[in-house]
Amino acid sequence: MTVRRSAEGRPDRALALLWRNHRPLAVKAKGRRPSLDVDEVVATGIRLADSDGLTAASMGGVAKELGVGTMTLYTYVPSKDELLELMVDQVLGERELPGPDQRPAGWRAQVALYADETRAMFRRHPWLSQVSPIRPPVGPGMLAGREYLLAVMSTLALSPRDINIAAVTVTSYVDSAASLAAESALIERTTGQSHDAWWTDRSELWETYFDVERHPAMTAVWNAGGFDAGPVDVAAESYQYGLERLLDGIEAKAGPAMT
Amino acid sequence: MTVRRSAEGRPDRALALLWRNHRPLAVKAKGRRPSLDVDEVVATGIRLADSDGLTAASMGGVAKELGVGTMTLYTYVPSKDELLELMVDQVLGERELPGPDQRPAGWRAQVALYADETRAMFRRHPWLSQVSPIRPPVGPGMLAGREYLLAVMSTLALSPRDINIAAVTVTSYVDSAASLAAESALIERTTGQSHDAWWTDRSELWETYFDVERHPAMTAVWNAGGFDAGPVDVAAESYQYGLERLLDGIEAKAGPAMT
DNA sequence: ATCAATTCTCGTAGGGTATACGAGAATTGA
DNA sequence: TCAATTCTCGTATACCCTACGAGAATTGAT
Repeated sequence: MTVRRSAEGRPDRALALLWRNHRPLAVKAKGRRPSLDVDEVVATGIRLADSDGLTAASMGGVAKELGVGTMTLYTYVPSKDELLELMVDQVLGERELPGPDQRPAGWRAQVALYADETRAMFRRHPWLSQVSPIRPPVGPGMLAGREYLLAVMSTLALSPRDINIAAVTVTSYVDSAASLAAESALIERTTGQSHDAWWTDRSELWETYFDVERHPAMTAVWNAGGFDAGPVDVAAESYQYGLERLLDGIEAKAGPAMT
Repeated sequence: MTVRRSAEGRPDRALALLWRNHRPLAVKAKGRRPSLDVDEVVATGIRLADSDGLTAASMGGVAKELGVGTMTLYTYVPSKDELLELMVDQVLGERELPGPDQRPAGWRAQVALYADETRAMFRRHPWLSQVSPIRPPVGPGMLAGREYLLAVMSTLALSPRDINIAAVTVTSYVDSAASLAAESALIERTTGQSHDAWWTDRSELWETYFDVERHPAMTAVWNAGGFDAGPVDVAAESYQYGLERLLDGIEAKAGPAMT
């Protein structure tokens, strides 16, 4: 399931935090000196979530890790939700998506690069799979991803609106698949149980409950060996297969790339 | 974000609960009479989650609704996680996926039926979008969905393994998209803020932070009207577009349907 | 040197979650 | 009548976020 981020009251404050490195901010001279800064808080949250799961990145957990009182964090971030947004945009920005001059040749290779970077990001930060992708942080990291994919789809012979539609479609597909893969790995890690072991634990299903007559198609595929282990696991193969089919379909509809 | 269901200790007990209506169970005569049954508990959890969100379906919330003490529920379900699994399989089974003799003609129409039923299910039960689809409940509702899609893909000229791969691919695509759409609607409902209003709240992004030079593709699409409101919203259009392209790709690779 | 203004620090308190434990109540068959 | 069985549920523990407000640190002005 996904963590819900509630509506933050002050979008301008949220934007200022997300874009905090955009312009060098004026130095403030008055008052007690801060012992931390926002980057430190965000980095600590990410580190804890990476190693011990999203629940470890609680306000209390981050504060303890930094050696300060819990409430001290509220000087730097307005709320837990906001901290999570900052963590997400930070890791979104870690993807190395090259500018116009350094991209690989061919739009499919460019899509593949986006997919690889995104999947690597989810692998490094599996807790991302527990954060809702709806209303994402509107920060530099998110915008860089959209810029890249819009640029890629712009090389196809599509109308401006269809460029946007295609970009959203590919992003959704890749991000969803990467999220599911990361979540799967995360569950294997936290439960210490592989997917195969999980299924084996449920073998009683077939012996006791499964009704062959109610499930003729499944039975036929089973008898024909369709569920046997393949060279790679089904999820990975399904992801590749689906992405290739999706790009085939887009290309067929659009005509060849322009560059 | 997604709710994590932890590893349940006793898969056999979990299976027995999921398949509780498979065979009429033997009557037990001894001991105090139960005041509830599992179906009542599950139905109450679903009703509360539908109307007040997944957090309302807490053990305390369900117990209060049923007029019993919180701990009484543990007589009927072993844990909160298990209750959630039962709720999920229950609503998965609500989809009306017709048997071999009552299916529409043509595999694409059959896929569309699955997609429509699944989207309607998510619309009725938006909290489903907050439950992880990894390691789903292995119950009658989940199996009925897989049976249906395997039957559909079996009509294409695919190898047994590719039937499975294609079925998994289509399921993942449709379920993910339906989940995102439901989550989006849920957020609009709980925050009372439309997506347009959410973006308007962040218009400062464009005025203050957005750098045209760093985002040439986005700027070009913007100037060409690619982000202007269309007849339907982008998410819905992207979903339809992507599904059609995916089915195009599958069909092109497989050859025509056999029936 | 003093003091007001400003800013950061963080303890306490309150309201939420799941569930282990164990005592007590209800029911049946012997 | 009583032992065995099963259901009921209050209490206690251990987490979570954050509103509030008192106190500490630092600066610039006087």
